[in-house]
Amino acid sequence: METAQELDPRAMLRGAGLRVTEPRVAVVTALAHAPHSGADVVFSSVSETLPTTSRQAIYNVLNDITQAGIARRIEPAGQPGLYELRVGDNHHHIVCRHCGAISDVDCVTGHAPCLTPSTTNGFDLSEAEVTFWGLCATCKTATPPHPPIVPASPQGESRD
Amino acid sequence: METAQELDPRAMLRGAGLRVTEPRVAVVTALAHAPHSGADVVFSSVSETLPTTSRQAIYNVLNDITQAGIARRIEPAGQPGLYELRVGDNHHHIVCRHCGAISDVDCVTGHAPCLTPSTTNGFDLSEAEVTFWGLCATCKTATPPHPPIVPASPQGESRD
DNA sequence: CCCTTCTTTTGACACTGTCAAAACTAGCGG
DNA sequence: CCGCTAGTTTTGACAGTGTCAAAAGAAGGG
Repeated sequence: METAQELDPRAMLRGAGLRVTEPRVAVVTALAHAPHSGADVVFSSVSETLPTTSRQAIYNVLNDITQAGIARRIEPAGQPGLYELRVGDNHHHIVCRHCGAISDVDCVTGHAPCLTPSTTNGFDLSEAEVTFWGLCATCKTATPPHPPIVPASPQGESRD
Repeated sequence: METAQELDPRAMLRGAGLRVTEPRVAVVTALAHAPHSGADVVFSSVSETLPTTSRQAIYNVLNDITQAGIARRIEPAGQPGLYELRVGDNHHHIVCRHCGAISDVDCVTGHAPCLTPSTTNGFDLSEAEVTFWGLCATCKTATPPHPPIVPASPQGESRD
């Protein structure tokens, strides 16, 4: 579900106090069409309509819109930083160990932090980030020959 | 709590079917003394006792012992891969947004996956990885001038 | 329309990690 | 105890992701 603001990249940028430039509009549009994209994918996508856009500009824009709250950056282990426009709602991600596909998952609690650790060790807790790992529908049926994109499980394969 | 096996790097390596070499013993020892260390920190530590050890050897050994189940690799957003010897138990991590300090947190459920998403979108779920974000005791009181190591929150600052 | 400020371009560079081939060695068998 | 063989380490090059800095260019207010 998208609000009217989210449908118009120009309004999103202006509303966040960012100048409206072609590269920024193109990046936001690219993310709207392909969520969970990395800088390289966004660069390729933007290059189709704005061939002169530099790679550095993509990094600048992605950082800017992330700071401005228009985009969110996620960074699953073994993958570069990925961006999505779904911000302000409360969701986590499922990542496929074989192909890297990412799917959004709504959080059942709905507020931060959605979890509370048993001990905080003196930390001032502000947030819990949850990443689910598994196999996507395609890889599950295909039993692909490719090695997993995350060779070593960050949490162990069967003990978490 | 450590078992007798975990106290002896040589026994750990041999028990995992790995050859016992000086670089490997040094890496395991380094991780025992400084958990959540990255390849560069381990390299520096090992270099003190084995100055001829190459950087590549550190990567090899870290990958080997991770594959063998002696170490676990974690990769908080904005940081390089970090390693710890605590495997086989069930724990997550709290990461300080300012200084990057990492603390272990036991999981309350104790088995994998410790969480179940509301929808799996066709994924075959195997595991849930939880990363808590906040401020460590030192940074909390110091209100440090340094910018946070993770400029953009992967989950939003207050909406998760 | 101009000016100021912000944005983009350009090019270099740092960090993390991988690949490949030659030199070396742990550990087994004799 | 010695030598062999498979597994390790060294060496050097290289790839991907991302940052830094300065000059050129564009957005938007007056």
